[in-house]
Amino acid sequence: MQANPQSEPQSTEERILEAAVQEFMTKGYAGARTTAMAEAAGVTHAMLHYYFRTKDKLLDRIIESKIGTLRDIMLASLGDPTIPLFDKIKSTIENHQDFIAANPELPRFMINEVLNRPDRMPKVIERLKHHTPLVVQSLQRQIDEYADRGLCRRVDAGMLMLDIVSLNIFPFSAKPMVNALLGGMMENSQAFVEARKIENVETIMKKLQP
Amino acid sequence: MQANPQSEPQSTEERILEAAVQEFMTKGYAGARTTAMAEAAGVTHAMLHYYFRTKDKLLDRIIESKIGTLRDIMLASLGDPTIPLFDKIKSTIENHQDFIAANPELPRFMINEVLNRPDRMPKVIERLKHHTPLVVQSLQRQIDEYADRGLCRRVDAGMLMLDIVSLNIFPFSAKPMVNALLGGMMENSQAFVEARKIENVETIMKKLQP
DNA sequence: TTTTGCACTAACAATATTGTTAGTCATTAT
DNA sequence: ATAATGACTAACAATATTGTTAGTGCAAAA
Repeated sequence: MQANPQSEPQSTEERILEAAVQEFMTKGYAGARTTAMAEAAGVTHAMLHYYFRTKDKLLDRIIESKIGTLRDIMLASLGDPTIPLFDKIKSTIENHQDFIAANPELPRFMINEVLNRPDRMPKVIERLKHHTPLVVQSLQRQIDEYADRGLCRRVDAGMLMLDIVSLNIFPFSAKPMVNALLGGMMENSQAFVEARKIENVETIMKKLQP
Repeated sequence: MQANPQSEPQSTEERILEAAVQEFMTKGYAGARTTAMAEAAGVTHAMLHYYFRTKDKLLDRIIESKIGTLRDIMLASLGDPTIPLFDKIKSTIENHQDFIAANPELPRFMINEVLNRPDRMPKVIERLKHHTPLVVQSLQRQIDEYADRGLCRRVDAGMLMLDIVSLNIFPFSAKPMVNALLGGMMENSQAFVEARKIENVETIMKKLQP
């Protein structure tokens, strides 16, 4: 959808990969079927094993390709103390929201996998695990500075980050349910994303108001 | 954990049910193994089929038993226009948070199942689907009244509900990940729940401030 | 021309998983 | 005492699912 806008002529490997992303993200690891991936890609399921050896390694490849972007977008600017606090928060929310709208199933998938297969995720999580505390500390220092000058409330940086990701991620992770309950609120994806950006920025800014 | 605080002597059926809840909630439907349930309950897996016939019917039983509580706590007071707005929101957040802390895996499980097996969920969702719009409408009227009197901002009731459930549910659904990233923030569950209640009430109240 | 390597297929193997069934055992009703 | 009932077991059946392997065809290198 975002990788190859052209019509058809992808390599077999790419087509399998694309089908696998779809299958893994929507069904979860346990529910995903390698045969279904192969069928969707229009190849025999032996080809999947030929290129990726196992279901596990295939997933590794996919995770590897997604995780870098996620981290960059989540933490990139938040940890930079030279950017003004409010600008930083606003742009982080907006970028994060765009990324999630483009990869709506990724967070839910990751959350499930970390829970269901804690053994295999560490490699991926470890990378985030080291970086995050530094970002939180840096953000906390900046908040405290602003608070000292009476420019914002002295909120907990960890809680603030949790607020941001909760508000951004949940509606997309729970989309089918939210949509069913709130009368097709998310039907128009594009419009919803933009509305949510404004809403969430406002929610967080209000929270920071002294 | 909450059902039978006594030591051991439950019926076989109850032990299977309890093991099944655990297995379904943590692994998801596709990842859940009936043999694992039986083993955890200390019976042969034939017993599971003896009592519940199929994996599907077993899940039906479980969902049925959980869904009522979920709905009550989600919507109970929010739709009642006689309760003052701010009191209502505060108590809804607190009750909701308590329920989620007691059933931390339920929302994630429901969300996944609605996505993965849209065919089987309708019966359950339908019940919520009818009730929710009424609650949202009622809440919106009350917000508008308050706004007319300058007591709060004229926010969208649907968005507000989405904010509340996002802030309440997400941290628990993503617990292993959040905990890993935010340095064991959720290690002390009890304390975290209480801290989150305060935090979320404040976030929402600030959002409503004129 | 031969050989080498690569993408690929068809068939099979191994195992996991759900579900069934015939029959055992103990308790209770007749 | 006997029959009937319900909980239960062991073994099996059916199928789904992942993974393997031997071999085919083709294109490029030697």
